[in-house]
Amino acid sequence: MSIAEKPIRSMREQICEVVRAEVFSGELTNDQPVREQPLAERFGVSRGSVRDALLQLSQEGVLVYSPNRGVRVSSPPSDAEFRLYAKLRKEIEGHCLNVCMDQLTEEDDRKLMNLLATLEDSCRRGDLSAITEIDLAMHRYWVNRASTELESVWLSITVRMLIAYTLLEDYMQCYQEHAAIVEAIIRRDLKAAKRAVNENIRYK
Amino acid sequence: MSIAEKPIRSMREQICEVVRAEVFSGELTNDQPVREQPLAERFGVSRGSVRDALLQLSQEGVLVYSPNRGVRVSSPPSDAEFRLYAKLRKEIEGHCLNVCMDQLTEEDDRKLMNLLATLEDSCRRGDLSAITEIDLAMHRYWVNRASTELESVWLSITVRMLIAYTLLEDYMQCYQEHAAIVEAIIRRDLKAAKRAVNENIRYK
DNA sequence: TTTTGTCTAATTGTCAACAATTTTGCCATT
DNA sequence: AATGGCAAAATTGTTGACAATTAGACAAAA
Repeated sequence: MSIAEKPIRSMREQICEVVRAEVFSGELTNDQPVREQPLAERFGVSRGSVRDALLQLSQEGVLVYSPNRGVRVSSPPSDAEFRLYAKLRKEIEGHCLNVCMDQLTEEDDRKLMNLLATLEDSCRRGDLSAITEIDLAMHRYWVNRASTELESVWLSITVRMLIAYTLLEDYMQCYQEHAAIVEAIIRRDLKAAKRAVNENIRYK
Repeated sequence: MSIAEKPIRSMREQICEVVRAEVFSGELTNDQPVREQPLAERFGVSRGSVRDALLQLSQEGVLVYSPNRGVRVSSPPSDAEFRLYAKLRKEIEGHCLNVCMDQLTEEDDRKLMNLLATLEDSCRRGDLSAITEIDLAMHRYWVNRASTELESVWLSITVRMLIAYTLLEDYMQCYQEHAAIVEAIIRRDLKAAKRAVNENIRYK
């Protein structure tokens, strides 16, 4: 509730977040077309704003754009590409931990612990949609802390991996892995944090 | 002039290519704002189309977007980030060579040799803008052949490296390196091709 | 001098209407 | 039944106008 707070997201960003979440949660399935008009009515805005959002999601890799034919939900990557994405993510997140580890504050620790608590709750409830969202937000945290430039590259890689994530065998293991990461970060143990992240970003 | 040919690029794509080239050639310098209205008049289109293009270039990393403040030319990455980008590019292009090497045709060979000839000409003339463009097009060729999904990830990484590319000491060395790559590809020598690519994508 | 407030110009954000393109449904022909 | 062609419907692409926001200049107050 501080005065300086200005977390106002643009219309485009809001639409992006909603559609992105719906793709990850499976409400929008593969190859299904995403029309502009229905979305515009749903959000109470004009098609122009929706177009901007859909174009951005296409660049991110969540949607695929065809000229004069609109956008549809992306197909999951092949196994080989999935493995490549995993390798790239490890490189990026490892670099980001290198960069930001020294400049993290106790405020950051608190926020990460809050995210972890929310993740634990979601895992207990088995809410796959929420789990995916928090998972994304946590990894995004240290990437963003290191570089907002890298963040957009990282996001375009990560969303492509998440499209393949319909199944998740063990919810609590997901929580345990993230707990290990956060614990290492709070100890400012770079090596342990990188190891924990590498274990979490694993192949199919 | 075949019947099936449909290389029509959308308005947005055309604007993107022009602005992207102008950023690489240094006509648009770092942190300089890029306004919508002048571009719209220049291309003889409305601001809407220009907005789409600028948004796409922001996602690519060529421009940086600030809400209600428009876009400006991106700043070059730090040395550490540049090295990371180089590593990621090697991983991606190596993977793409793996995938596409077997399915390349003599038609592909011809096109690559054409690109190489154009590159040699540009290097002799010392036309830095053209060199950058052809360089990008050549690497893009084998990435695109392997996966259009990967292409957009690859592009967002590569443009960030190219923003730092104002200086290039030895033009002919650039040509030699690409000649080595193309020669290895035409021989379908995967190992040699990857080695040549890795040497070309080098650190500062 | 520094800060604050206010006005104006420049710029981006949003909208609704229209143009261009693609898809769909129908019907005749083979 | 299968095919081809046409018109209608649905959808995306583009435009110009208007609203909202920001930046810079300038004056007033501390």
